[in-house]
Amino acid sequence: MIQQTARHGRERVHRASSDPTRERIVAAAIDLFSERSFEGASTRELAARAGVAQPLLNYHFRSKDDLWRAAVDQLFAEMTQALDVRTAEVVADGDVAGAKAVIREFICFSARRPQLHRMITQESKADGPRMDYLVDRHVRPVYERTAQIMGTLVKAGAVPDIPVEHLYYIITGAGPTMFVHGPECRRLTSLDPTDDAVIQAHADAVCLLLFGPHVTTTTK
Amino acid sequence: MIQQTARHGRERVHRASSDPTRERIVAAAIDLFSERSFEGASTRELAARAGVAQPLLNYHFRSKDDLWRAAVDQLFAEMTQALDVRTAEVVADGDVAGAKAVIREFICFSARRPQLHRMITQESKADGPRMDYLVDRHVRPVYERTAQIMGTLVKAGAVPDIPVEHLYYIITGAGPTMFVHGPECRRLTSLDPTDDAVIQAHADAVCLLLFGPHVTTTTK
DNA sequence: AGATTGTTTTATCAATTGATCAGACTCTTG
DNA sequence: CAAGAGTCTGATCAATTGATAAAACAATCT
Repeated sequence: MIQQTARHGRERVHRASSDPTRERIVAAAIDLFSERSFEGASTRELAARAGVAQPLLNYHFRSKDDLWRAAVDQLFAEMTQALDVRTAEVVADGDVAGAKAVIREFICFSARRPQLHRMITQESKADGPRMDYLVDRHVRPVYERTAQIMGTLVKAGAVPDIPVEHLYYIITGAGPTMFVHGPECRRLTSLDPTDDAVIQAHADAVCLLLFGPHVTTTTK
Repeated sequence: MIQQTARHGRERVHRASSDPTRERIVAAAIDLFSERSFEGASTRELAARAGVAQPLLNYHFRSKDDLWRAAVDQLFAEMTQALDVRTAEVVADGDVAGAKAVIREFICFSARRPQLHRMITQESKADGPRMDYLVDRHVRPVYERTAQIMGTLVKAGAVPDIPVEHLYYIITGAGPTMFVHGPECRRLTSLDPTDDAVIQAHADAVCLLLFGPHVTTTTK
């Protein structure tokens, strides 16, 4: 029984990751999985959006689930990359200004890539194998680092005294929702959630609520 | 050609709405549609959860879409009923305390019925016939009333000066997200998002951020 | 050139999907 | 009791689903 030459899991880690076709498929998966759900995105539509034939997905990925995981991995890699630079400075603790910057960066990232929060929201509503993967592999580390940052801010008095668990869901809710609901927002309001001015205004608004008016040189 | 006796749209508005079977189907639809997506919930699983045979869904509802709309209608009816009592007093405007109470009630409702926000989030991510129905029929009126209340609060100085569009997405994000992500929250934290103490604590937290520390008898 | 390995497509699979139809089961009403 | 309208179920439909098989295409090396 001759095994077909399907590499399926990147057996050959060539050099770095640069397979343009595979990347186009993952990009299409990110878009489709996030706006339809996992079940709502058919492999044929996935392939059509990537501009390839449908069976090619099963050549590059073991299964539809495998492709979904690749999409999630990609999105979290992007977020980690966007935040790690900032968080590195903060981990030590005490750096309130840095912590603020991280939160602001988080909001801006969620505006640029609402797909990540769309996929998280989809799977966080009910237990299942995909939520296992999402939480165990990706969300919990993010939660723990976020909680640590929140603790720093609360301890420093930079933020109202709210348990970090609630702060986590307040920030992950108040920040990305406008962008996750982008198409709805466009219909409901006159704002364009992809407009940078709107994004900045939203970050300002969330930070104003969290940190209060930005008085830099007022002492009592 | 003899038309089958399927009433499909409640031709016979008997007295009030009290069809136990139909209600059980809608209840099952609310749960399944909200935790899986529209495509992710099969009519067979829907029927199984309602304890009926699958073709019965097409007897009581014209189509799967029709059932979905009935589920959405039901959820919005519940929210309207939960909030209307409060909002009635506020509409006049100026009633800041009343407006606060409405927001608090909104958060508590989203904790009791996270299914509503789960279904909204699912359809707000991309245009389509279901988003048309949701926005045109239900969400826009809610948005407009909410924006009005926000305007009241901002004008009264009870809330930081943030454009109402942003306030809307901050509140609809910060309030329900912990409960929409209920199962995830249970894994991530040690909190039970169905526990009333947790719900109250979350409402407290959101209100603290919005309205500041609750000083009832301090005059400058 | 020919051979080999890796990539992509066309054709097809069984399984599941939403929906329909005809018939069985209730009921009430005559 | 018989009639008939209203409710519900089993059998089945065409269409779509994710996945596989086999063959066509492309590229590199000898």
